[in-house]
Amino acid sequence: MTEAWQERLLDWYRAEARQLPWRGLTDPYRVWVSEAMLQQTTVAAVLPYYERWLERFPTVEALAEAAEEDVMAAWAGLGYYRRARNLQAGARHVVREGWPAGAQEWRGLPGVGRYTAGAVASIALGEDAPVVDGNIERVYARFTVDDTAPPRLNGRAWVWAESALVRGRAAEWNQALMELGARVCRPRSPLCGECPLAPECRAREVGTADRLPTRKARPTPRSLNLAVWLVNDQDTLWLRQAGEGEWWTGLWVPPMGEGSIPLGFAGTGLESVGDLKTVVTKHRLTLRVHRGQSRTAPASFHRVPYDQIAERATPAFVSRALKLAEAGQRRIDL
DNA sequence: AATCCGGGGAG
DNA sequence: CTCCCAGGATT
Repeated sequence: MTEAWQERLLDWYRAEARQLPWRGLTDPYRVWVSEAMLQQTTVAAVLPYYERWLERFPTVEALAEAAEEDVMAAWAGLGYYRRARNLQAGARHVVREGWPAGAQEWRGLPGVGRYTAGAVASIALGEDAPVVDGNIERVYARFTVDDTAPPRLNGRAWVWAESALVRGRAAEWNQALMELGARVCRPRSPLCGECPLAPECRAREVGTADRLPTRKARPTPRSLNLAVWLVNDQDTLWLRQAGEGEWWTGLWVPPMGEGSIPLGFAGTGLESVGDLKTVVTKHRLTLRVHRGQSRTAPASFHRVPYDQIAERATPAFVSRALKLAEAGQRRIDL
């Protein structure tokens, strides 16, 4: 049976939910794409990508038949690029075998774990499947004052989500909990005064909401220095596809490394134009950006016209490096 | 349960 | 700088 606080949250969600492009959809493909993009990624970051993706790959068949290069280009800038490859591999699986019938079958697709399977099954299939994401884990920790540290907290949150699930309205319920975590039960400065669950929330009662969930001491990321060379030939830039086991596997990257510029460039004017910082999982990278010209390059490199770089699958740092090089150029011209 | 996966953006 | 994001896979 549905309790009063559950009805209150559902009412709050109906009144306060953000209008997002994937809200209200029941097409499995569209729900799946949204969940894949949203993994470890903020809603704001996904917004510019979601509809563009659906225009380019409107159906699961279109995605299955697309060239991997186009798929990666459409994902470029979102990070965790394995998600895009998994999504296409999953699309090919669906075209071959048909749609998974429920959460359990969804788990069989690459890149689909307990969360994503529950999300797609509840939202697209109407199945009574719970979900736990970072938002719901936080709501749970505060609602029940559970100071268990992650990752154990996650398992306890799943038990709670299963028991709290409003049967028959799982799609709405799951999204309501996530929306509450994102908008009201925020990581910092939770808005307990606006929370529909405040009367029942134990952290609110005790006054420890902003200290939950317990944060786990994070190992300090390892710092690493890399050099990047933006080497052009006329109106083209030398790029290569990063190989297996390298950073940004499969994406187009400029020559880079810890030492000097790779052999094979007959470079001139290789000047430093400044530093960039980026983070790759547990590494903090400082990229020293250089620019120069060369008519030749190792065989793995291709000339990419400047006006086509934006259409290639490149890591986010490439456009930032190009901007830096332009600024450096302007300074030199002075 | 712990660790890695090899990103990125907001504040 | 720190935090953490609608996580998944591997060991």
